[in-house]
Amino acid sequence: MPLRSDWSDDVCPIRRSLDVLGDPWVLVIVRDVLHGRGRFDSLRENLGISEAVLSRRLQGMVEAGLLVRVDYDNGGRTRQGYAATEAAAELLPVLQQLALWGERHTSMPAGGGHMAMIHRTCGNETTRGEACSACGEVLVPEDMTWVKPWKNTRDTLVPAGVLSGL
Amino acid sequence: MPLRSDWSDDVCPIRRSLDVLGDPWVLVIVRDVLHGRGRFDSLRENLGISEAVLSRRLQGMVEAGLLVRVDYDNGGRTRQGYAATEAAAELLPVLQQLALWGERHTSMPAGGGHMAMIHRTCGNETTRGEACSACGEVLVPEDMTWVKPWKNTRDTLVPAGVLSGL
DNA sequence: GCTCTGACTTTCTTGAAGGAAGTTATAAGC
DNA sequence: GCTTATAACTTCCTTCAAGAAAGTCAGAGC
Repeated sequence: MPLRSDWSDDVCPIRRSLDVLGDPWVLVIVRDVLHGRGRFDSLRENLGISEAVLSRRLQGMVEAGLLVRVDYDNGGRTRQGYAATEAAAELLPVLQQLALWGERHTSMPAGGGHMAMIHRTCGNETTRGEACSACGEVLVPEDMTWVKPWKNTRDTLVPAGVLSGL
Repeated sequence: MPLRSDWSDDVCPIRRSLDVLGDPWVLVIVRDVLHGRGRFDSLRENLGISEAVLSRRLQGMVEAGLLVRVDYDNGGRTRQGYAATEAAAELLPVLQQLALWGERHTSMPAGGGHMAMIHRTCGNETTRGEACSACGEVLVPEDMTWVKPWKNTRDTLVPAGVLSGL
């Protein structure tokens, strides 16, 4: 009698996906890691997640094949962080559709704003998550820039395996 | 200090979406309701969910604008069930992409099989979740049939507002 | 030797998940 | 008229994860 059911052996592929992804933290961690933000402290700070929960999630996501541990250099010291796998990079359409759905069907708080997803290959904003609404090309992280007006940032996504620091 | 964080007022649209959808039950309930399977008992039986949890989720999903209560006739008796809203119908791309991701990145158990998503408008199977890979049209529930070999069924999805019985 | 940083781990309390049993309301059967 | 059946919940109980805060550990720099 577990707190959450185990769907890893379900015949339905949606349930098997949700066995891994059906936790609110997992997808926002994937999002941050696809921004190159794969350091423990930077995840903790950006997500506002408890350290114990972050630690458990990261371990689970490595086991699930969403993340890999990578070394990086921090002022002469080798430290370890996390980078996306191909499996995580292929969640980009899901993340982008969640963003589109959220803008359509949830109410934006004060201080928010429209998050534009720019397909750098063609230079246009896309209104779809899987293939660019302007040029039709399938969207991959390394071709995307997300413009977040509430932070005044233009964030370029990174491909699988990359940890950009910060 | 709640068990789960409240992201309903977050500036990030992905987090606002996950505030509603970041629970493993919500998306499988949406899936079943988009199959017309919106009766309490039929959801309970098909999902293997505890009745208490199902009841809480359904209430929350009505409040969140994903479901509406609808009457239906059951042998001369009027009963109440649940049907999808437009907001829930627009989660179809997310569900289909989760299915595609699950088939690529999780291991199918014995007795499983490939779930084909057929776009009835053009008659072809689509390998994308948002727009048909064969004809390019944007996919909506009422044009889709899902072929589930492990159940020997071809399930036709229904548009928002419909409860087909069963 | 002490401090700082980054990545965790431990401890504690609260509350949701899941299982099971009980409740309500109507209709059909005897 | 009373019992049974069905559908949709609600209540009760135990277990276990979430979240908050504090502690641990290891190497670098002063």
